[in-house]
Amino acid sequence: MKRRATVHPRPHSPTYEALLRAGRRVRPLQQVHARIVVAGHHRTRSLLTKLLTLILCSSSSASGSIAAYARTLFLSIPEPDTFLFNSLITLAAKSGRPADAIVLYRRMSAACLEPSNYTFTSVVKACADLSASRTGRVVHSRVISNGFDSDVFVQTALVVFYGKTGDLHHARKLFDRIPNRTVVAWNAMIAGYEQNGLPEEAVAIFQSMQVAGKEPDSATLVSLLSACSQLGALSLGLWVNDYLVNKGLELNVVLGTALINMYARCGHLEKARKIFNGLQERNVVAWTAMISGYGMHGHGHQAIKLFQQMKSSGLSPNDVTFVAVLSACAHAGLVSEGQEAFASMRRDCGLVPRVEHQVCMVDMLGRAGLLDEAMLFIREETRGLPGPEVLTAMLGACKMHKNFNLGVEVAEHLLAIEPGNPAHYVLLSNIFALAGRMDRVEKIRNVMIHRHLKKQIGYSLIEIDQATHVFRMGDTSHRQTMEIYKYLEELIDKIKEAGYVPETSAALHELEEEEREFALRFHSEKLAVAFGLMNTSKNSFIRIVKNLRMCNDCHLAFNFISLVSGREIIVRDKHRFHHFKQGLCSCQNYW
DNA sequence: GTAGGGTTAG
Repeated sequence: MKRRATVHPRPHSPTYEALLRAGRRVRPLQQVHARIVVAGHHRTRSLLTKLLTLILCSSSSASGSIAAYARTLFLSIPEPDTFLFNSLITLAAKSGRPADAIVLYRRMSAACLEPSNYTFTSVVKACADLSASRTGRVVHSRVISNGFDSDVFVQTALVVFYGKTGDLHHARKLFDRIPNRTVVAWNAMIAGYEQNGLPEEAVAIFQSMQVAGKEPDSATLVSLLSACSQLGALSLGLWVNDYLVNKGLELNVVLGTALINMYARCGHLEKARKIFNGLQERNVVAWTAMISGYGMHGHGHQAIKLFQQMKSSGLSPNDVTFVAVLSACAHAGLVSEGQEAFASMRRDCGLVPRVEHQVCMVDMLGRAGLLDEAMLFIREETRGLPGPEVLTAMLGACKMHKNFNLGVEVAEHLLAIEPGNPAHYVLLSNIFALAGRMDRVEKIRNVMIHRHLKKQIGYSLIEIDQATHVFRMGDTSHRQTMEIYKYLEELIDKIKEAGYVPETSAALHELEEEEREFALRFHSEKLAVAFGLMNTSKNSFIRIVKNLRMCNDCHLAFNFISLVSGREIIVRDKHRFHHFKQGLCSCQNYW
């Protein structure tokens, strides 16, 4: 057998070995420190550097006396060099103290020490973690001027940085210039897109990665699964699941959670639960993902049951867990359960409710028709200064319960805070349309045109035989267009016979007069369901993903469609799932 | 001593 000389380049000195043996335990480290001093090595930089980093990542590094000791030690090191600073910066960046990393970097520059590629990777990571875009860009220019912009580690760190700060344009530009991309570089780009709500781009990069012949690892798959979750792309998600099984990748808690989330968001709640049950280790994030899954499918009681089980298992819920629980209560109409959970946040877990929790509470009270209670909650919890998110939830409740006066009051408040958000105008005009105030609907539309505010365009996706078909309202681009429209016309006649009466008010605010009838009949989800019914077998589910909320009319129509076709239809809209079966929806018209 | 991953309301 060949000797592998590179493994042991040079034997360490006995004192260095002693340091390594002491590991991260403070007392033994301090004993070695004494040895260092006694042996006259108290000015040997390399030993002191190693000692300092070990002290800093020791289990008691949080204690004040240890911090003071570390500070004295640092000051005792003669003529700090780049290596010392790199060690400290890397340690700070890795152990959740990014601000310290930047301070050290500045001190290093002030001491006229030349930063290296190691310095830059860590400082850039720190900037990414802090979303410090200005500082990061300054560091980037220094990367270039110091000639480290062709180092793949630095490049990857920069891709991460631009991704984290939402500057995908620069992230991509840098990524494209990396000549020999490592898996980590690919992963950084995929994660950048996925975390910024651009799942299609994430999938596209993954496909280029496949073409380039780079083998994905578990981090790649985690980001890819998250992209699938956002898209509702079940077939790709299933492919990822098969892939990791075939590769024999260990199903760790992170990968498992990504799978749970993917299955839940793609409509396969039972499969999500199976993955959850099979996990070796379950942390708060995994439990939260499963609770959230039940919540968005309308299974409030299951969500609460799981929440209780999680607490019994000894884990403390975090604020995200509470968002999931409160949202689950809101979607299932479990008001008292939700109020109890909200109260326990502070009382039992010492968590301060944030805007997200307030939104859930307002949504929960509002949906349940408790509009006065919701207003009272807003007044008390936000001290009269509700954020736009909270008011949006309130406005939604006003629309749901057709409370015209309160709706106008809330909307005026909301538009004063966020005059540039088209969604608010759409919601308000919806309320006016419901109240039959077409003059006001008209006025709002004019304001929107005047301010160049465009409402989001709705679309629906349906996957058939692993191909994704996209439909937009009044879409005529599909090759089966004629058949789809003909089928849909007949379907609507059929459900009318069964008792369906179109609810026109929802469409009024969105469109020009002459488009109305056309639009109502041909909302994107109706086109998608017609296409699905035409092209799938009688005993299979129909799964549709919509980017906006379903309108009342489509919701009503889908109830009837499930009845007359005898098919189960699962729709994921912007906020939750609807399972239509035999004329009823799982949300019990409560969404 | 160097880069990347999962859960969050409306």
